Amino acid sequence: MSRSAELTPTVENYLKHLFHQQQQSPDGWLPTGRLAACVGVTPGTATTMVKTLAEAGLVDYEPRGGVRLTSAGERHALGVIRRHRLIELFLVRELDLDWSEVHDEAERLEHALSDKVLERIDRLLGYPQFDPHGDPIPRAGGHVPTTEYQSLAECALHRAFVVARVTAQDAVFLQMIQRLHLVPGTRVVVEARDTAAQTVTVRPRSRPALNLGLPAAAKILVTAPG
Amino acid sequence: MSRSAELTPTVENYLKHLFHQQQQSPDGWLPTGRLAACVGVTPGTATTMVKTLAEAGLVDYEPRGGVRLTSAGERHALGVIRRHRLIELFLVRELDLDWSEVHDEAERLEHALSDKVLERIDRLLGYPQFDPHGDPIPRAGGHVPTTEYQSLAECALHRAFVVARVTAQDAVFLQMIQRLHLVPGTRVVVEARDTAAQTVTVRPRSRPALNLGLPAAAKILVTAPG
DNA sequence: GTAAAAATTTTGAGTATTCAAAATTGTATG
DNA sequence: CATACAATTTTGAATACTCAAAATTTTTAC
Ligand SMILES: [Mn+2]
Ligand SMILES: [Mn+2]
Ligand SMILES: [Mn+2]
Ligand SMILES: [Mn+2]
Repeated sequence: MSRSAELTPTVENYLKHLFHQQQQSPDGWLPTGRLAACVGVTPGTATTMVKTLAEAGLVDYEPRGGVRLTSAGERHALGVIRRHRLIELFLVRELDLDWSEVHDEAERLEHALSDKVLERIDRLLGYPQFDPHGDPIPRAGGHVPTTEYQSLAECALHRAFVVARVTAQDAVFLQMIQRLHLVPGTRVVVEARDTAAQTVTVRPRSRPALNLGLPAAAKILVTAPG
Repeated sequence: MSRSAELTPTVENYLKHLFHQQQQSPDGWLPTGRLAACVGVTPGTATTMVKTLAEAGLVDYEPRGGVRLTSAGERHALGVIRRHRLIELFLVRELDLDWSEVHDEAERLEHALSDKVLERIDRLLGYPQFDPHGDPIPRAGGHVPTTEYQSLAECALHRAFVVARVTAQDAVFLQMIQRLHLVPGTRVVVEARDTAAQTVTVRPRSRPALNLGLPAAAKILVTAPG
């Protein structure tokens, strides 16, 4: 996880998005069009960049087939994600920013921190495993702690769970989660699920029950309490 | 000191160097060649950039005459310097980095912090007036606290002073200052000054006297104690 | 007061990144 | 299978930044 190569912020962002998207598609190959969409550039731009990344040995590229991170690319991607998530936690814990607003800050800072500063932040925070959204923080060596989750869209009814992770970065959505008292750490019970109406009725510990749409519920991941 | 305009890091660096250099030359006009030298680009590059800055209303430019910051340019420059110095102090005080190494970190981070994060850091540090090197931190409004200094190259002999500021960013020089116990805050007496040999004999409070060359002594600024 | 030296600007070109629009390829449909 | 459609790639051009080297202007020195 050294930062010897010195990739540009642009390249780091491509790698990071590539990594996140690969987690989805199970064969690992990502169409360039999808990469373009999530990086926010036109398809042609992504194709060009992918060829550059392939030259640098960061991705494998099959024209008209898709892209996939090489192990070098994955290593760099994990480094960026590690910086991003440590920064987010730092901003929330030490500078008292709201968890809904740290993502965009981290998006810029993740390209500007040295390994040394990151190590100090890691130490200051006590070598944390999860960021404010419950996302796992990759270790310096590249290892990512994995946890088994279920989402509120699929977990058992009438059983106690704890919100462990909210897979969203949109500030408005996160603020809603906060308003609804569904932030990570909260104990919840799903009281009902209406597949036809696509709604879930959730009751946060010692709070009135509330209704969520299925897509929103799917973004709230829970684990068994304890 | 809003960051509405969103200047590029490159432009911010030019403005900052311009500001620092202008402090020297009293007429305020800086030759493009000098700007080039301290930004670290070729003369032609500086000329090109200066024309761009002039278009943006950040500098006045007289071909073959020199450059000078406009008030808009100065406002931006002070913003960058403020960020730089607050970051340096933050890195030393909160993350425990050595004062000799924070300059280069700050050089990158100064372009990545939002106003909001900066405000939090400012608050956390208790709205400090000086950075770890004794350099004044411009206020958000643009005001820069000024102090009268003398340097060890010119101050009175056999009189007690306090080191207030070390005008250098070079890590090796700063480490030497530290080894010699001449960091800001130290009480010192100049015991002798030999203009022919260009040396100054300084005695830090309760330490043996030591010899400095005149150029080094000139970088160590002192004030009356109290 | 001209010739050499120094500083500055201009020119031509390269890298990194991007877009719009045209060309290509692969796929699905009838 | 031929055609239509979608995805992808290519092409041509733009912006931001940079350098090397040529051209120009100013300064200095004799
Ligand atoms: Mn994030
Ligand atoms: Mn980013
Ligand atoms: Mn500094
Ligand atoms: Mn800088």
